[in-house]
Amino acid sequence: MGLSNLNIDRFLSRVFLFSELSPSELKLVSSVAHSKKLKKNEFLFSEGDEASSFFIVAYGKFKIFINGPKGTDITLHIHGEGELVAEAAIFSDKNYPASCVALEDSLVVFIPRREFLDLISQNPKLSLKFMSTYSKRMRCFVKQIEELSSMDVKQCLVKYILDNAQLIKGNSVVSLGISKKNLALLLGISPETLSRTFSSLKAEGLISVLGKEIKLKDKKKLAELLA
Amino acid sequence: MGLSNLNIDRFLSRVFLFSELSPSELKLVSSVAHSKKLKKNEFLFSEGDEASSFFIVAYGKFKIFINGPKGTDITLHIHGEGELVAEAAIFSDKNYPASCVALEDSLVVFIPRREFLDLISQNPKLSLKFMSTYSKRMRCFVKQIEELSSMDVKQCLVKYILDNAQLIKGNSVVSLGISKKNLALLLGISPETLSRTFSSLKAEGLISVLGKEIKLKDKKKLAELLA
DNA sequence: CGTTGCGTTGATCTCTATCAAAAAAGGTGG
DNA sequence: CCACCTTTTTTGATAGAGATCAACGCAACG
Repeated sequence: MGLSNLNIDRFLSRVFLFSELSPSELKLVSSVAHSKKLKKNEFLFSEGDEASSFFIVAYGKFKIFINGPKGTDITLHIHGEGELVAEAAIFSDKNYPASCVALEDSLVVFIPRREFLDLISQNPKLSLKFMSTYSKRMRCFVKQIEELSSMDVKQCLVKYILDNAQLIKGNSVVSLGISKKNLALLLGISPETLSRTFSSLKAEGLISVLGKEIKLKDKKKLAELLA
Repeated sequence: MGLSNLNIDRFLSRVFLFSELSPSELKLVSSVAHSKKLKKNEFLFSEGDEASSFFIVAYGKFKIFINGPKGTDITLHIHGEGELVAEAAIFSDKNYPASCVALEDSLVVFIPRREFLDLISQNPKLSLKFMSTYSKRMRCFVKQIEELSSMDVKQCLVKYILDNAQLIKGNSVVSLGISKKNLALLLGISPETLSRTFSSLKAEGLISVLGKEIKLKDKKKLAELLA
């Protein structure tokens, strides 16, 4: 799907959250939804803004982050195509608890809070579906906590490469999808340490690196690092 | 509330999640709920068990933890009275993703999965309420991630003391509520480091320690450590 | 009493952040 | 295509935080 001419109806019908709605219910959603293009580095919302919508990524990438106490940003998540953004804020919060910025030229669909709440309170199936989606997100956070507290940097990186990077050529070349600087932020480490860790994996003959493309030269040993 | 003779109806009506149910709906919940006493160190469930219920703590404390890769436990959360336990597993998971053990003699109320899902799908208000509760939990996790990645040990400890410990005598003596070993696990540090950190705070004249009881000798300076 | 688990203290070591600077990669305008 | 500027990435040296290993005091408890 390109950056231009998005068919909102068709797009929404393919989003898991809405996949069991009837055509008329879907019409209801799409009638209140609208889309917006964002340039790279443009903000979708900032910490403290009134939480009047949540979002679905149609194209591109968005970074969710908070401003740590010492001025340092902490990246909580990076959302790609098809993912929900800020859906949690809809329920308990008046304001977005984090900021969100486009990492590349992107397109999102806005779902307004009020209309969605109305819809969900009349549609139990939607609410179950929503909670299922939501609890997966929660699980993801728990995993992140687990990783932060128990894995060292090398393990974090290998895990990211094996789980999150997208295959591009053959079955052993992946793309990081994001810049190394942003990857460092996401993993909660410094760019220098990330670079060194790549070097160390290269030295061990497990991978080779070419910009954002990583060639997995020994998947078996890589997987063993996580054990 | 003591360990004996729990009135489930009355207890449930005071739980936030159920606070807007009609008396008849409440009856529905309480008719499928039952309570159970657990001795200290008894397991409520283990990682991988079938997730057939979630729980509400009536009395006592429960630790949620996972077995990290290297046999080391990671404490995700410690639940006290009135809190929901494992409510997330109900929606997306077949099995509990973590283990849960009583830290003291405790009492919990079981809410069976199937019946609760039926109830929620007939009662949209309940589902909104549930999601609100749930997104608060999420927020709590986000806070935990923020703390893990931006605070040092001393700050984590002071934060725990100021936020989570219960006042017992006057307004400047608090109880940790849990053993120092468990506190170390919860904060994700080694018991030795925890001990050293207490010593350091003592040396600075900010607190004094007597077993699980901490006397706050300089609240102002303690609070400043978090800034 | 021994025993068992918890808490404290000391010495050492590993990992990662940080500072500094060079090298590489992208853009931009000519 | 090239010179120039900005941003990203890499490499080196150093310092600090916390983990780990080991030993010891101390309380609860049979």
